Amino acid sequence: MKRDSRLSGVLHVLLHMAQQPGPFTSETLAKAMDTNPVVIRRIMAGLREIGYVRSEKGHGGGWTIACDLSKVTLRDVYAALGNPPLLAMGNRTEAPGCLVEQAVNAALDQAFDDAEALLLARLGEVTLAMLGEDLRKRLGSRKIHDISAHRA
Amino acid sequence: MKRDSRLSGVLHVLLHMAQQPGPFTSETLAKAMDTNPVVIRRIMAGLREIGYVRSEKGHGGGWTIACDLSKVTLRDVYAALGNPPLLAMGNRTEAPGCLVEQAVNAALDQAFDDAEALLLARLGEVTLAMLGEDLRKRLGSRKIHDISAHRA
DNA sequence: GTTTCATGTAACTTTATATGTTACATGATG
DNA sequence: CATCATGTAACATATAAAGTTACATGAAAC
Repeated sequence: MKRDSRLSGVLHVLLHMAQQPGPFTSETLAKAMDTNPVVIRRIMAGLREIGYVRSEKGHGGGWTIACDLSKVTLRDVYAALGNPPLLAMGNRTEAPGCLVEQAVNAALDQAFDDAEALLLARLGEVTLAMLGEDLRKRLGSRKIHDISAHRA
Repeated sequence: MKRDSRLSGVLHVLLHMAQQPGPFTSETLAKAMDTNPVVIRRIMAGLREIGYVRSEKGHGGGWTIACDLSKVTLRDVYAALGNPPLLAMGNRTEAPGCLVEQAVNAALDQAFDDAEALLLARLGEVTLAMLGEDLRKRLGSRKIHDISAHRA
């Protein structure tokens, strides 16, 4: 399976947007992310439906943040993406008749469920505002990061 | 990404083998797992290299368990598979020049690393012998499970 | 009102990876 | 030496993310 980087991608976009006033076109964001505008629209669609961002057509259109960054956690963003699978591993058969496989599944599920729960909990502890704060520290004395000066 | 079920599969095989004296041919095991003999050989190769199982060619050949089941954990088995990726999600870019992406990676990595560590720890707590014990409970009064009577 | 800009979305291609299959070489047993 | 079983390469299939193309829809500028 290819590694899913949509959460990473959409957070990157949001954090960029939070650094300067919008709106931002998909094309601008795509260039900053070194990808395609359609990919941007795709990963942003879920966030728009929930109302974390807004999109406008036509001249002066583009994407705008429409939520309180201190209230939205990484877990919320993950949920907006449609809760894609977290683990790369799973059981061969989900409801096996074989008792041997049931025993294996039981052991693995316990470990898998624990890990998933911890991951979601950790994501739930971090808000977008906290990400922004961390970014500001990294920027240090530098000027506000201009999206047009982006280097991957 | 397709979900990786090799750990699940190889544990199923090992637990079956632990129920009756061997050796077992790849074909027998493949039938029990409803898959192909080559797949069995593939997932067993790593275990053979570490010495958890042995394989013999020719008449009367096949696979045999060659380790102390109470000493080998699920984590050991996982390692024998070559430590395949545990998480289905990852960072877009691993060493980005963009500070925004660095901030995102830092936050995600913390969550990802914690979850991976917990998963590995949990797998490390369970030995193959413990799996066998759990299976015995599930079998209850029933006779020893005969691999030839296997149903997926 | 027509041109331009920007999103929305379907359809297709590409890429990565697990899994399934075929074919054949290697080596052990009877 | 015929048969059985593993070892492995090569190829095929399945699934899902990511990238791309094409075009419809709607808003703003002129």
